[in-house]
Amino acid sequence: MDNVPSNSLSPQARKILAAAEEIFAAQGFAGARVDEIARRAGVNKAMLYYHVGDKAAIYGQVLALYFDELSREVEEAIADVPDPAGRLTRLQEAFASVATTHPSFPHIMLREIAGGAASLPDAALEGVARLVGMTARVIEEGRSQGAFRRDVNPLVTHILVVGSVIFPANGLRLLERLRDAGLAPPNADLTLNEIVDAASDIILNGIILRGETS
Amino acid sequence: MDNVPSNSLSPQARKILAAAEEIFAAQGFAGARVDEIARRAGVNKAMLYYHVGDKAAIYGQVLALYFDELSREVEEAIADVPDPAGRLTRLQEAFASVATTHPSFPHIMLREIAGGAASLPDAALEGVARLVGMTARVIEEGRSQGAFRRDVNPLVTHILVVGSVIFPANGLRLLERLRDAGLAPPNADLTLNEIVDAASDIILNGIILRGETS
DNA sequence: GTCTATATACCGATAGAC
DNA sequence: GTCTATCGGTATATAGAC
Repeated sequence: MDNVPSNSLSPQARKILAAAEEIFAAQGFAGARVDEIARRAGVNKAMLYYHVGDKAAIYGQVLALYFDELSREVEEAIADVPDPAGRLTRLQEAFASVATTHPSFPHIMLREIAGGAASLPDAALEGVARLVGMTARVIEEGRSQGAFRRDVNPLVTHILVVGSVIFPANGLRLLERLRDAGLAPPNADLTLNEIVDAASDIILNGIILRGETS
Repeated sequence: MDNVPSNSLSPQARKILAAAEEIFAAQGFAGARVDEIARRAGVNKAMLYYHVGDKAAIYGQVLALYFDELSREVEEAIADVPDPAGRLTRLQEAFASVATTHPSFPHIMLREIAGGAASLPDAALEGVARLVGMTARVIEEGRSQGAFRRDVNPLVTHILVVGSVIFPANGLRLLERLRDAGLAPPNADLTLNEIVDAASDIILNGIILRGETS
């Protein structure tokens, strides 16, 4: 369970982890089959064990890679943005960006949350804490500068911000099934970005402090 | 896969489904073990198959029961409430109430969403559509009465409202792990109701139309 | 309706040859 | 480093006695 930065990985390991990512997202940890991961990666099963370890080790490495990238992206995104509302928007955009670049991430993360984070490796737990801390800091600054309502809770805001990316990213396929069955509501042909933007707008509108303009 | 209203169930079946509910919530469909369901229900495994069918059939019945109750509760909750903001609040409260009465529901539902609703039975799909329709109607009324912003999308609102119950309900255990590791943010000792109320407040504040009162 | 015993299949992991 | 063959364990589901 060491830190495994992506640049220290062999091409073999990289291929295996990429395959594993998709299988874990589609089937969950319990539902994933090691044989299927090996087959999709185009490597022999024995070689899979040789290069990246057993099922749990593979899972841990996939998650570690996600959180490495996520922290990096978010930190970059909010640097040099002075006003709190802009920072919060950028933070959510960075999150949405990683979710788009790695479509499996929201699925795996939502399954993990649903499972009570029971199989979340410690390294990933620290990644979560780092992200929560970033949101919390933005909220605190916004409150003390008078940009945000003073009664907004940083953790609640983080949950809303992150949830409004992860939740719709997963719900799109449910929405598609509704559409196929002719059961979708009107105005439901939205892309993920449109949903995230709309949700982001509502949340930001809900926490900013107003008194002068409108 | 018939509709199985709860009052037509034998006591045996009821016990088995109650046990299955907890196991599915904790382990997921793939992770759940039929032996464990039988053991927890206190019945023989052969009897389990005799009374409620195989694993997939049990899962479908559990979900069907949830959506029966959910539709009933929500419909009752929003009846006789005239103003849109009140109706939306009551709708979310009813949802939170069912999530509290049946703690396994948010876990199972979130796993289902994470899995792309692939194994969601058709009956449950109709239940989802009914719920989305209820939220959409409340939003539409609020918009046409001038209570809500005219640019809020009904589906996005539904996702936010439902998500802000299901997501925190699942995230509490992740929060607990953060706390145990000393990684939780300040002011993080919140109950589910407090989180849902705070989130609900932000969302409602984000969609109501203002012009006169501050 | 109830239970024991078991068929059947699958899956994670590795031994051992090359 | 690579692959085949397989072990050992476990899971779903049912047959068949009562």
